[in-house]
Amino acid sequence: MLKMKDFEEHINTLRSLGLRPTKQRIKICEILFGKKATFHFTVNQLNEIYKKKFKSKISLATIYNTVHGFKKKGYLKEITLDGNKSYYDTNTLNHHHFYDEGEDKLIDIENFDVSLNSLPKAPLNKSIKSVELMIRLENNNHNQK
Amino acid sequence: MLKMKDFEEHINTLRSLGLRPTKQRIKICEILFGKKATFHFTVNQLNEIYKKKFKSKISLATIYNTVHGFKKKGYLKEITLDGNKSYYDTNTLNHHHFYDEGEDKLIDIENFDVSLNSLPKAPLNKSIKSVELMIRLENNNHNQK
DNA sequence: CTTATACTTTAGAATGATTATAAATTAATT
DNA sequence: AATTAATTTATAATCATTCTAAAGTATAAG
Ligand SMILES: [Mn+2]
Ligand SMILES: [Mn+2]
Ligand SMILES: [Zn+2]
Ligand SMILES: [Zn+2]
Repeated sequence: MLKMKDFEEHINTLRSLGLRPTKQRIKICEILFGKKATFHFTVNQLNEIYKKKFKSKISLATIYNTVHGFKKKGYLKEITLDGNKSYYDTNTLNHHHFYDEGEDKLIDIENFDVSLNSLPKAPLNKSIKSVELMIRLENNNHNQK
Repeated sequence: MLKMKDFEEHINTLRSLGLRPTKQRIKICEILFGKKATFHFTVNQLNEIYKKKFKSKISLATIYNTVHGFKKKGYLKEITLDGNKSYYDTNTLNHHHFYDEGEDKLIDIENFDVSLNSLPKAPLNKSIKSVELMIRLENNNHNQK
């Protein structure tokens, strides 16, 4: 069966990162890396998903620890938006986003959908670490009766 | 003398925005709009500058109120970065930024230094509100003895 | 100029996200 | 099975931001 295989894979991933495969971490892996699609989330959203999916609670501190651990190992990327909370992204490659303000939702943009033909040169003694586009979206229905 | 003129101008600006020209607001105007260059700041930085420049204290709540007021009137723009605090920008036009991570500093990029040749189409029923680039910088001296 | 009114400032409390702490639990090692 | 080290947990602490309600100030009216 497939479930077993995913489970084992998450254990191996965790071990290869030098993180003990605890049941909390394995479950978080199932949420984050069990789907094929990119996944954008906040710590609180992840906590809610965890509670619903596994009908068990987990300490918020563990969610923070795990997410920070995955980020440090390069398995998650932190994303910056309005507001005071962080978003995380299972797509750790450099890429661009739509941000739908109405739904407070991030959407990946494929790199080939964007062409950046010229970039400014970095200031002296600095080099470019990343180049990311944020395209904010609003609903079309502006002036309605 | 020039000082007087600037002062009067700030009063007029405030009046034209429907904001009473209180001494706190006029001083904040002097800080924000007294220089020609674009200015990026956090609420706390503005508070520190105010204390040093005028040797007087102001309530943080007033700084928040004023900054939010200017933002609503389109005289300031909020910028989004890592972390949990907001930056504000006296340049309210759509424009791109360098972010120097070492110095935690934003630098404007002139629009003509960037050419975006193709953009993705907005999802159904959504339209693009803004397109902004964030170019993160790091120091060159990485592998030093 | 004096009073009345609405707006503004202020200190401090409340909130919400995040981080720190220290004890209890669990995984890995012997 | 016992020992050690890592992890989880509840809870407290911190920090940016927002809220509140009382005191102060700018403007409008008389
Ligand atoms: Mn804000
Ligand atoms: Mn963080
Ligand atoms: Zn993404
Ligand atoms: Zn700027």
